[in-house]
Amino acid sequence: MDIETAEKPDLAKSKRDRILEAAATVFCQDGYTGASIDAVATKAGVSRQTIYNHVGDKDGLFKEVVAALTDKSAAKFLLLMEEFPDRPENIEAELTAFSSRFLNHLTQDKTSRWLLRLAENESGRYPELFTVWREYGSGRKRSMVAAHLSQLALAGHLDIDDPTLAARQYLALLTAEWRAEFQLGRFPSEEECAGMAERAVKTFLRAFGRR
Amino acid sequence: MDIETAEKPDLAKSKRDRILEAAATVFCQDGYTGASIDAVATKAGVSRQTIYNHVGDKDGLFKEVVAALTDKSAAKFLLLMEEFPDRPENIEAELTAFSSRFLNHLTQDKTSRWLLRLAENESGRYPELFTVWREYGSGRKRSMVAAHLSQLALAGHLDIDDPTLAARQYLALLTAEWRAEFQLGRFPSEEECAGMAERAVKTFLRAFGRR
DNA sequence: GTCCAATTGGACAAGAGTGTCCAACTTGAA
DNA sequence: TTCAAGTTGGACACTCTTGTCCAATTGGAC
Repeated sequence: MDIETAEKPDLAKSKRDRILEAAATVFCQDGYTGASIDAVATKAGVSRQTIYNHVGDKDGLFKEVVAALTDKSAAKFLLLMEEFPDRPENIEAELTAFSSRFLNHLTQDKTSRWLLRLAENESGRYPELFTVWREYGSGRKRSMVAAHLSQLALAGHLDIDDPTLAARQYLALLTAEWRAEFQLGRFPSEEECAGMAERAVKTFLRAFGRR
Repeated sequence: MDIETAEKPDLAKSKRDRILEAAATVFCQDGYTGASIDAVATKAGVSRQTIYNHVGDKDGLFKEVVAALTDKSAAKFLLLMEEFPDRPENIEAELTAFSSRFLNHLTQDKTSRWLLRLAENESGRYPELFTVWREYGSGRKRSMVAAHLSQLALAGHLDIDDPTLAARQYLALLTAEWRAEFQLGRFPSEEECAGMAERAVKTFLRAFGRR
């Protein structure tokens, strides 16, 4: 439809991977309806027929993409979560550092970004797929944060009644500015993420810091 | 494409209004690409040609819809904002009440909901349109909240350094739970909105209430 | 070298959508 | 009544997409 920008068939990977990767890009860029199999095929450097051989269907392609991205994204977040400060000496500094990494990860990890936008745009079409993602991704994140916050509260670092609510509010504060930028198509720099994290944590600790 | 549910040509209104209204529904339901002029026409109870006579183009139709909804939504929010508590006796109670009305409005006003979803899904396609909306809608909201918060701070009800940031965080806290529900396609009841408002305001005041 | 599976590219039918044209029809005002 | 503007519905050309079929080609395993 418009000028092709930088074809990158990436011959190292398997065809299947290339297909799923290209499909992720195209679905996120154009939405489910706007995405065409042809576009995916050329972007993946693969014939259209091959796509049908692998995934059978546009529907199948879409579902496989979401499933693959969900797994990938969840795995990365699991790793990230291990860095949550459990025995902080300076809770503000350490929580800020973690939060900054969190935002940076959100910004830089294509997978997360793609999935986020996909979920925003396409959740109406495949509610099942995205409720799974929500519970498995967003919800899982929240409950992990809640667990860590509980621990901090127990250790006397925080003053929290309802850890799940606190987790939700922590994430809301943290991603408030980020979301606005992201929706405008901008990707905040590392410094900007650090600033957002600092402001969010400051407010969070004013609310939930030890009295 | 599927079964038509409840046709309502609404013969009282002008054709133009009926077209814009139907278009809003269809665009929000199916996205820009998924929406068909035919669907709009039948939903509006109007011939396809009439649509072309009025707005010329699918693009034109879309832009007119967004412009109309933006105006409508902004006007309603202006009214709502006047209810912000400026001389509170019990700040928690009054801010909670306002916040609850805010969420209810978001939930019940079709226009706001449509616009929100439209912006989420279609901002990539027409960045200009939605930056306008963002500055005029979401940004305007934030700056109005910021002004009110400043006033409350000046009067000694709140302890705020950066009113714009506080406004953003207030809105983030307030809409955190609401967004999750909305994205799942659920519309929170009045009681649920009240609960969300209460929890958000409680945290907000823990952070920014008078020390 | 042979075989087999994956892949390719091109052709194809079917469907849906856009935007145009136009002749026929309403409808209100002069 | 007559006129003009708006409206209608149907036909049309055009494009794009999906999904299928198939014959030809490739490339690795044996």
